[in-house]
Amino acid sequence: MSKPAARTRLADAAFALFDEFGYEQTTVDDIAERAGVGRTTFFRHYRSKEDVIFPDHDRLLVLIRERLATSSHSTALVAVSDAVRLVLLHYLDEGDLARRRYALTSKVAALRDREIASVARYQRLFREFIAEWMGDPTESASLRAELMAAAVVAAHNHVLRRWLRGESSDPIAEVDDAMREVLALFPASQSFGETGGGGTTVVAFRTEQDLEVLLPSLRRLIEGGAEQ
Amino acid sequence: MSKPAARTRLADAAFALFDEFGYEQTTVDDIAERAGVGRTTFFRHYRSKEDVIFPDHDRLLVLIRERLATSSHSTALVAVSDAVRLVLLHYLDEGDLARRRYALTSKVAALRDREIASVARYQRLFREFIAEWMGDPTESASLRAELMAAAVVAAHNHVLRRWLRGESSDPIAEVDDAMREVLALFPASQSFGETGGGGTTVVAFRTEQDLEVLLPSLRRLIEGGAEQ
DNA sequence: CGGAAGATGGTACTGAGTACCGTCGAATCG
DNA sequence: CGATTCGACGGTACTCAGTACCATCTTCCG
Repeated sequence: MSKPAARTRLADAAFALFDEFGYEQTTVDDIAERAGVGRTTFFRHYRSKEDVIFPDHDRLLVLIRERLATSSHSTALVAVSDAVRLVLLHYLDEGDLARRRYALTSKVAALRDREIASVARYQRLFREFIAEWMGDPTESASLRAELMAAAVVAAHNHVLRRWLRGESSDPIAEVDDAMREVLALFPASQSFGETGGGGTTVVAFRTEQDLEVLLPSLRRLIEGGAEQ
Repeated sequence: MSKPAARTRLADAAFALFDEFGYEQTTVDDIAERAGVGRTTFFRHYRSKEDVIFPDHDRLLVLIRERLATSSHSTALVAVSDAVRLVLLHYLDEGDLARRRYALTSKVAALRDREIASVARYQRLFREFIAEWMGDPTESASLRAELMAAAVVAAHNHVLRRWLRGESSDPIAEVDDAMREVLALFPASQSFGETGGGGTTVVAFRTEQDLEVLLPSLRRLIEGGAEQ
């Protein structure tokens, strides 16, 4: 048991030192020394100093790509909403580790940037998936794909950050709510590659808003339902 | 005229070398040498090698903050949509320089990450502005603020990238369209901090969608208009 | 036993970024 | 006009992340 995988010891040492002295004050040499290995070994296990903290973004990215590839959902947005859950679940699995990472990324700008860059890769994946799924090369469809991907990621981040801050006791339920909210943002027709021959519906409601203000969104709803 | 501001010469030298040899192959020494200054002078003008390429994100951020602070728009979302135009206009002003930067960020992951991190700062600013503007500390309002900020930024990025790729001849018109699209996404009532005592309105329309699919967004509209 | 593969540790190097110091020139003041 | 001061500059030396290379040691298998 003296060698429970050098990789693990390195991660433990890193987090301990980061907590105690801060990220920038800790050198890779320090980490390797505390882990009882050479400096070379550190870089053999982690590509960079930042990598100790974000070890499996790459793996997650692949996981999501597979999930999307094999997904059979009615709309692209639903498929993506489902896939993003993987990310949240991964963080939840990490438990306390994720929170320690959050404490670090909150303090160190370089780490925050790194995290943001990772999330952007998810978002890009989603955008491409949605765009491809819609199979509509028009500029307007491309914009919608971009908006959808951004919304899904934003909703996920919102829930995740709440949980990381200890403000949420049931993040799973919250992410479901949030995803419903996102789904509601985009009239379903926009998520369909082709409109299924659905039944017509008439809806009426009251609002205190001026008609003027509501008009654009209503037009969207109607146009989205009738055409495209 | 031998010294047209060392800063400018450094930027010119940097871009020239990046174009010719690539970003990673070019060292700060190379840049300083071609600019005819010492290495120290480089770091006096630019905090880092990356900074030569992104010189005024900080300035832009301040500009936007001021614009938001003095903005007098009917809704937070409109104010933010307006502010984000500043960013687009800034890029347009840069003209060819912005395109050269885009060519670099497309090739070099580190630069792309840096750009993304900058954009995330805008987004954060927007999110905080919207949240504060709404003055509603509930979780649901916070999520909406997050979604709105993400949508505005996504729309901006979409138009900007199109222009950078030379796919757009009139990015101003496009960004206006895109922002209208974003506005339409969010029922206006959600953008109001308090409901002005407007007149009630009844609206009816037809759609091919199932009632089921539309229900969440309709409920949002109604609840948003009547309460909140 | 012998050899091959893999993990490890050490050394040396490149390059970014920082700290410090001495110098030069221009503006300013007596 | 001369002295001073202030700011920009250049150079040196340092830290540290990341890379390359090599020597060693273990383990496993024939």
